[in-house]
Amino acid sequence: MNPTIKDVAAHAGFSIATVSRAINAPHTVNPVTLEKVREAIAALNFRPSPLGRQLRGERTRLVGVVLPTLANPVFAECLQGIDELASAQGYRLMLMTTQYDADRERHAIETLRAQRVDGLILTVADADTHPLLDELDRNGPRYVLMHNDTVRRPSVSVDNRLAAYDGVRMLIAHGHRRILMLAGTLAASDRARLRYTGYAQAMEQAGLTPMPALEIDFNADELAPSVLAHLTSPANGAARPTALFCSNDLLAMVVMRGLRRARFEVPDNMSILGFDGLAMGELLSPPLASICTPNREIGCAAWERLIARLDDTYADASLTLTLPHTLREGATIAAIASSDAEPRKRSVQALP
Amino acid sequence: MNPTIKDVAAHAGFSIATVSRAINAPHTVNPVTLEKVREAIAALNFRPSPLGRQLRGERTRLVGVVLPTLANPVFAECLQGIDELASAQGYRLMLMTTQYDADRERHAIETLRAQRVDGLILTVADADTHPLLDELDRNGPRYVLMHNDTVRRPSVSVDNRLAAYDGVRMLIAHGHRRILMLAGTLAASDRARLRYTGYAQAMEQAGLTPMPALEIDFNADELAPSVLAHLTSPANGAARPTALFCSNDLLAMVVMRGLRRARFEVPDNMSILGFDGLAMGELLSPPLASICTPNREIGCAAWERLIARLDDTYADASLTLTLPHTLREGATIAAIASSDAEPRKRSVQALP
DNA sequence: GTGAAAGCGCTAACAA
DNA sequence: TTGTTAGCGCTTTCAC
Repeated sequence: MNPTIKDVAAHAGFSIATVSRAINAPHTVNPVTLEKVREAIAALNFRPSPLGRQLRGERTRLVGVVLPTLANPVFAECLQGIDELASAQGYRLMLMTTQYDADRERHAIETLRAQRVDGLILTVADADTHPLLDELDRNGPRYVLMHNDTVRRPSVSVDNRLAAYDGVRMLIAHGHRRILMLAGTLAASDRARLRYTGYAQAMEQAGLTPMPALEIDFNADELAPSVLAHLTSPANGAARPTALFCSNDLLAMVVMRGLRRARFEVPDNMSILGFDGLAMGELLSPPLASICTPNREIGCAAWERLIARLDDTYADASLTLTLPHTLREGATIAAIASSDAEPRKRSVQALP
Repeated sequence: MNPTIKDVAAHAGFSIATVSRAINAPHTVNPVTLEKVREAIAALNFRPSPLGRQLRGERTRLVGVVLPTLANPVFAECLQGIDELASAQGYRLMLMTTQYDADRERHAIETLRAQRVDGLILTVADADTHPLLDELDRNGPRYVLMHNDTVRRPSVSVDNRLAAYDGVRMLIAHGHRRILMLAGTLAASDRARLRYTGYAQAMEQAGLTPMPALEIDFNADELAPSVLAHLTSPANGAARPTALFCSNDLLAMVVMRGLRRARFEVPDNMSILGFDGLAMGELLSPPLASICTPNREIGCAAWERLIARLDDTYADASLTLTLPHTLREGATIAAIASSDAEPRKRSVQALP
């Protein structure tokens, strides 16, 4: 087994109290003693067990991170930001994923709370209506939400509504009038709903009629034929959309591939705008236009706010921190004649 | 604070021992008592603190996961596999990343060991020569390596040498003769070195001369101009390569973009083969050819082997589990005339 | 400057 | 069946 403070004490010829002090408050112990203790520690390769400390009721220096999934690099990027600061500051991270499932969210939070984490950083499906968060507000460890865009709770996010609004305005500025929004399951994500609101506002402000969002299972490898048909020639006889606003980049990429397989070229036959600004999107051809969220920074900011809350140095009265989004123009958006005509075709490009 | 077993005992009117038994061995306590205790637990919303249990020296049901980075989806995918099984089996995961840095690897392992994790799942830069792993073999918690392809230690991996060999053979079968391998830092990854070995073997077996691997910083946003120049027209006057074997998909994607920006079309002017089989690669255009590793399965298998080792049901004498790799043909590989001529150009494709 | 001892939440002898 | 108690590794009074 691992050596304990007792072993060190015996080896050094002092009491465990002295060893403890030598570790935690070196200046309160005689330099000679200190040296001996340090030798013993080195000799035994002793590392104090956090368990003992944690049990004593101090900080555990454990932080729980609850994310929907790691399959979406958005969250992996956030986690990178968190991990960077956490490990620099000597905290340990306990990770749980929920797959957007409410039961798993509950389970994760309870498990982490039982483990006596000092704090929690989480992205939940629906922040406003989450009873567990109320519970956390009352008793639980402190927490900061990430990417959940709510004014009711401590959170770090972009302004999803505004970001979507800005993005759709850009599409409109490029001459698009029939713009369709694609989403995963709206019910599963407060963010997606806010993005739809922004979409609708931009449309209305331009005198256009927002269409209902088209929900898509983007975990499927293939785009469903019915969806594809809807995009390329809607059943109701209406003109097909000229641009798609996708509520996330992963979705945009899947749609892009589906369209291309159907020989529907992007952006010549269809413009596409994503959301998230995944680094990967820039590697596509053409590079994906996207509304970029600063994911790593969101992770870092969430960490800093959590620590501030733990230390009660959370002076900032506002619960919510809104980070700026940016538009990445990419090359998946074509300008079309404002007469609402078919998009122009690009000339065939010569090979070098 | 959270309620403790004492609070429950007081509330229920029994001793803490009875409460403990009610939780851990319900059949040993009187049904009536059991019911009362359960009521008390529910009333107080009590959840036993793992800390107490952990300190008692039992299993902590904590498993440490040490990964180079989450920026590469390969590791995020492995982690997904691990997390799935871990949470189903009531384990908690403590995550640390190392950025391929030996010091951080050491630090992560020590931190996790100090936290008294039951076991460790890790991907290190160089498994064979890692002194800390020897130390773990002796005293540490048990561990299983993931993606580290070594016969000397418990590990789950593909056969990196063979996989690279197979991939390069495919390139050769397509008529390529000047095949260059691109890698990150060879020194930082035992996997990359094995892949180079496989590359060299395939080349030699076909009577071709392996070239030295070209090392590239693929964290950079841009391909260095010198690298680009080397790919498109090597300085030494030799003919340029017709195919690139990239030691990972991320690298392949960056190179692909760099080439394209330089108006060097893939696969017409250059064929590309990646390694990892990232799902994302299929969304590229053209879809990236790659040697696919079953990342999620590797994570799951590593988990299962770790648990087997913890339970001492590790009957399988072999340390190493080798999972099969597959070739994904994609569309980034063009056939060229075996006369070693320039790759044929594809005819310009008509738009639909 | 140092040591003895209590106690954090829990489990597992051992007693009753 | 239930209770009492020791002890896991550590920090922290309180004496000396």
